[in-house]
Amino acid sequence: MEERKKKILQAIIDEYINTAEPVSSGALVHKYGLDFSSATIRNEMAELEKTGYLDKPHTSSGRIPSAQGYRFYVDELIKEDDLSLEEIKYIQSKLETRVNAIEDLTKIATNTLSEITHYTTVAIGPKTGYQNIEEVKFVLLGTRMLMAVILTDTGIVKETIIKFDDDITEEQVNTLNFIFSNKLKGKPLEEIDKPLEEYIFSEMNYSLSVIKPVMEQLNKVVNEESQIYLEGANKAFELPEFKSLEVAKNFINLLDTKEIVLDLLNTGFANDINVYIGDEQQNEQLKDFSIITFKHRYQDKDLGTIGIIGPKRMDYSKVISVMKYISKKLNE
Amino acid sequence: MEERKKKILQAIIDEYINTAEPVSSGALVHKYGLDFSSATIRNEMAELEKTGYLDKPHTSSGRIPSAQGYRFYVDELIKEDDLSLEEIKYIQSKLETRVNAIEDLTKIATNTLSEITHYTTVAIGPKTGYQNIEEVKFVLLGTRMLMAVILTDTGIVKETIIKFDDDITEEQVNTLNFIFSNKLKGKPLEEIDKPLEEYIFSEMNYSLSVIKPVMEQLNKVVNEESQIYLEGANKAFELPEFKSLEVAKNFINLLDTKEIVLDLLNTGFANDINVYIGDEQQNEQLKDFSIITFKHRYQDKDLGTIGIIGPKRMDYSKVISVMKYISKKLNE
DNA sequence: GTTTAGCAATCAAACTAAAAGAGTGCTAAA
DNA sequence: TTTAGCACTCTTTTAGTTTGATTGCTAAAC
Repeated sequence: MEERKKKILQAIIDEYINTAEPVSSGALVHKYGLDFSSATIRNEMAELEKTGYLDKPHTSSGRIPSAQGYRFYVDELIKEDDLSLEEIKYIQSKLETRVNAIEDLTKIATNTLSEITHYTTVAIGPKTGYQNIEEVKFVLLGTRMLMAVILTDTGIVKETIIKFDDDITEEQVNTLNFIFSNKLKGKPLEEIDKPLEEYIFSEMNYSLSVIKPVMEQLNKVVNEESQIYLEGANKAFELPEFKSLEVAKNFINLLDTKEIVLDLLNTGFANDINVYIGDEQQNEQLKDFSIITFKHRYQDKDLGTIGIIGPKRMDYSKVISVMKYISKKLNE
Repeated sequence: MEERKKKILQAIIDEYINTAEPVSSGALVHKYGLDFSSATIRNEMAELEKTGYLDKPHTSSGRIPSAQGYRFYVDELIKEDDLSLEEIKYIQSKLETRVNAIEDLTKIATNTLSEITHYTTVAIGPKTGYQNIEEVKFVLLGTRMLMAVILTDTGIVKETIIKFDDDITEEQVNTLNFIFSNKLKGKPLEEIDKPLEEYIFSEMNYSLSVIKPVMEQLNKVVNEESQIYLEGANKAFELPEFKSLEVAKNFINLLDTKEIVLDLLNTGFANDINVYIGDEQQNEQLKDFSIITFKHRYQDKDLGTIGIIGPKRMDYSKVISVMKYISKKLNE
């Protein structure tokens, strides 16, 4: 694309992100000091529309970016936004909070991101199955209840309660601790499965009435979908696009249908910031929204994904800058 | 109030709950087979308005119930709604799911209530501090991390992670288990406080560098606000009152501002179903909504509160009937 | 004394028409 | 290749009208 077209496209998208109104050729001349007449810009705009980067709500209106336009903008035109001193200070103070559980850090990061960007933020923890087991412990609670505690190499602690029909002895708890420690230390969580159950039963010759409920419950933990953190759902309602009842409804439905959100957060590559633009997605429910996600990592270990959901007319450069900064800080 | 006025008031509220449209004198004659002319009903309506039970959006429109009208309806006029066989079967099948943790049951009940009534449902667990401690156990995870597990008499398990700057020995863990078991078994959780810390330190002469982080973390658990369960936020958007952007925004804000919801769920008497009608509440944010709550109990022990948030024009009799049924089933 | 038929008055909602205004596309000149 | 100029398009705004539902009141009927 010629330099001039790029300039015009960028100006249009910047302006549209700011005002939420279709952008006219005249406005570009006034506000962006482009050194061509509005007629020239009009010609370029017509071409940008023909090649798919712009749309027109109706014949005699200004232009708005198409999904393809946003994509080009995000991939090629965007310039980093410098965070203000206040923003940096705010983020630092929030992230410095001492936490004992990783999950609390995710929560804080999610909240901070929402506060700074004024968009709705969602997050999930790391995939359970891929984490490695550092330690497994069984604790007797009362006489017929066992708590299993699993510590993973990412520092996440999973626990679950197991109930039995008969009393459990200290003896049995010790055996369980012994078996599982030996068998599982260092292995990924997903290895807690059927074969393991059979192995334990055949090799160890250990009572099925004890091992069965244990395996059942542990399996549940391994396969359970991660908790979703949601922050600032109300923030979206300040945006002009949410004046449309249709859009507002779709948004709430989206947040309520956890599968879609989960799916999106689970996609995406490791270290990068991923931008999903509405119509690009196959999913009809996403067509009005854009989603930007990043993986929250520490020492190369996946600690979950944090994302922002907003209108396609999102302040991409601001959001991406803030995400980069938070991501960097989290890694430290 | 005279019998005839009651009949008319009830018919108006029933009709308004059904249609969401102001109710005219004529409609009452047609649909409710009242044996008076529309003129007579008009006279009665005028009086009901003067005494505060009805409102009029504008001079030449039909009537809508006022908060006072709804209150009278709920307290005096409402008739129980029989659940359909399908509904009963659905509720039973949902509540029969085997769960290991009480929290899961609350979750299921919340979901069921929302599915059956088509309203948005919220719930919280029981107040932590009032529960009695049945058992406290400390488990060593790695070398500098301890997990504290507290089992309460309501069957709820609280756990927290405690990190230390130095290594912890098995020896120390045993001492902790001994001290806390002896000191706390049978006591309410809120007794984990400053005096206890001092007692342990002075009497037991136990290292402060160990006891301090433990107490700090346990304290956090005792005082942490209960998790909020939310189901069917999107359901509200199907209702005609949510055509108004203002109302929709207030609703989302309400759900996002957890304090208000928490406050409401925490009020209310033990065994009963509590109905809060919009304007009756001091809180400006609640003026468009009604909230119906009940305490979820098992063998006289408080297991949390479940509530429904919807428009003032809620199907009170349906909601109350379903709640009564679910409440009864939960208690079993 | 209570009820009701009848009717003028009220007001939102729907419809119509006209005008204003913003912006484009195209043509022809620079 | 750029741009001034202008006709054309289409939304938005405004005003005015009509329609229709519903009430409140009066006076007659029960």
